[in-house]
Amino acid sequence: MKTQNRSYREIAEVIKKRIENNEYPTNALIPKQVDLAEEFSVSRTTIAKALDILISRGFLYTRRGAGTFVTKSMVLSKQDFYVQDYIGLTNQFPDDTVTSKIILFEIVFPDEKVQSALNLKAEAPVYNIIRLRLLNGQNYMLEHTRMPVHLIKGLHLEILQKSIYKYIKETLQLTMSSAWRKIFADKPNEQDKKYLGCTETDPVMRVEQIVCLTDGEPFEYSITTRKYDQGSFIVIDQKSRC
Amino acid sequence: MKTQNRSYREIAEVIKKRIENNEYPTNALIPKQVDLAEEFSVSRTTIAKALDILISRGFLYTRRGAGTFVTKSMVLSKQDFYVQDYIGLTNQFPDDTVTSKIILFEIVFPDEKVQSALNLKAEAPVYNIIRLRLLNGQNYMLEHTRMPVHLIKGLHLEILQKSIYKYIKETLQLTMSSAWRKIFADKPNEQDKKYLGCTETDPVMRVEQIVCLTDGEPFEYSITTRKYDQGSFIVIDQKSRC
DNA sequence: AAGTGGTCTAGACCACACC
DNA sequence: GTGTGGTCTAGACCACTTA
Repeated sequence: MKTQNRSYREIAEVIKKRIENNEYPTNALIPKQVDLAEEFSVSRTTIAKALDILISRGFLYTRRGAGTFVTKSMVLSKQDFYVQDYIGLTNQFPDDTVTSKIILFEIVFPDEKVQSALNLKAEAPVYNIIRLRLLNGQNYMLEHTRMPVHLIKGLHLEILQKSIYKYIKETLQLTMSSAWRKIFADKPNEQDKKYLGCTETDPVMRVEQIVCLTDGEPFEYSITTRKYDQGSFIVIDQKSRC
Repeated sequence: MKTQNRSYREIAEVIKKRIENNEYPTNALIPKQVDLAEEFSVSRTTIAKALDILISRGFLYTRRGAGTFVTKSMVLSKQDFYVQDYIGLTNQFPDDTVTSKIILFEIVFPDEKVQSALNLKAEAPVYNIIRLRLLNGQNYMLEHTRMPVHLIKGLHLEILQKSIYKYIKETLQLTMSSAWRKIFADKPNEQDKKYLGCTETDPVMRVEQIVCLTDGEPFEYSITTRKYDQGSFIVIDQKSRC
C-alpha cells in the first residue's frame, strides 16, 4: 500500500483553511465523515481524529445523528489571542515589528520557586532574563524568564533582541509541546509603572507559565506583564471532560 | 462478545484517580498501553484515547519510545481553577457554601451584542440577571448573565439563589458542552466598588463567556467579575496543534 | 426507516528511545 | 535489536436525529 500519509493533522489543516476561506461557511453543515474519508483517501477513523482537533479548537461542533457544523466565528480584536495556541510574541504578531530591550541578562542559581518549576537542583545554573518587548516601537510587555543553562545552550544578547523561541526551534532543534499557565490581574509595581506606562490605577495582567519540551522537560519559567488595555486572553473549552 | 463498555472516558477517570491517589506517583512511568489494554479488557486504541484526555488535561505526558509519565503536579491555591474545566461556582467550591444575592432579574429584548453572542433575533426575549455570589458568606464575584427565555424555561428567583447550572442540568435535562471565554483585567466600576469592596486601585478580573449546549446552541452570555486577589485562572496547553 | 456521528476492535507498520 | 508510543485501517455496532 502506498503511504499517502496526509496524516490527520494535515487534514485538519486543510479543513481549517476551508473554513477560513468560507468554503465551509459559518453554521453550515460540512460533508459527512465517510465523504471526507473518501476525498482524502483515508479511513473514517482518521477523519474523525482530524475533526476532533478542530472541534477542540472551537471551529466545528457536531450533533450526533445530524452532522458536523461550522461554529459561528467570534470577532476578535487584533491583540486578543488564544491562550492555548500561544507560542511567543513574535508568532502572535507575524505582521508587526517585535523588538526587545534587554533589562537584565545574567546566569544565576535558581531559588526554590524556580527549582520547583523547572525541576532543577539548586546547583544547576539558569539564565535570568528581563526583557521589555516592543510592538512596532511601542512598549508592550515585560517578560521575566528563567531557563536552564544546560538545556538552552549558547544564549547571547543578539538572540535576546530577536526571538528566543526561534533560536530554540531552529538552532537548537528543540520542540516545545506543552505549557501550564496561570493568568491573573495585579496592581502595577514600580517596574510596570516605569516601563509600561502604568499609573497607580492602571491594572496589569500577568501570565506565569511553565513551558515543556516534547520529552516533558520544563525549559522555561516566566512571568509576563501587560497593561490591562493591551489585549485579552481567549480560551476555548470543549467536552471530553473527565 | 459481552459489552464491557468501560468506555475511554471511564478508563481515563480510573487512571486519573490512580494519579490522585499516588498509585501512579509523580514523574513515574505508568504501565504501557498494551498492559493497560489487557487490564481493562479493551483494545490498545481505546487506552490511547483515554490517555489522550489525561494528556490534554496535563496529568500525563508521553515520550515516544520510552513510555507514559505522570506530570509533576502543580500546587494550586484553593481559589485557583482550571479555566478549561469551569462548570459554575457551585461546582468549583463543592465543599463551601455558595449563595447568591439577586441584584437584577428581568426579561428584556437583547441588544445587538447579546443577539450576536446568543445567535438570537431582536424579538427573542432573554433573561437579564445580575447576581452577587457569596462564598461562605463573603462577597466573592459579580455575575451578569443573559439567557434565552425559550431555551431556559421556567427560571425563577428560588433557582437563582442556588445554582442555575444545576437547574439546567437536572430539571431541564440539558447538557452544556463547549464554551468560549475571554479573560481580561480591568479597572473597577462603581458596581465593583459597591459589591466587591474594590478601591480605586484594586484591579478586577473579568471573564466574558458564551456557553453552548451539546447541539451547539449558545444558551448563556455572561460577564463575571472578581477582585484581583480572589484567585487565578489556570490553562493547560498541549500539542495536537494545527 | 434511513442517515449521521460516537465508539470500539484487532491488527499493522512506523518513529523514536534505550541498550 | 527490542520496546514503547503514534498513527492508520477496515469493519462493526450503537445512539441519536430527521423524516
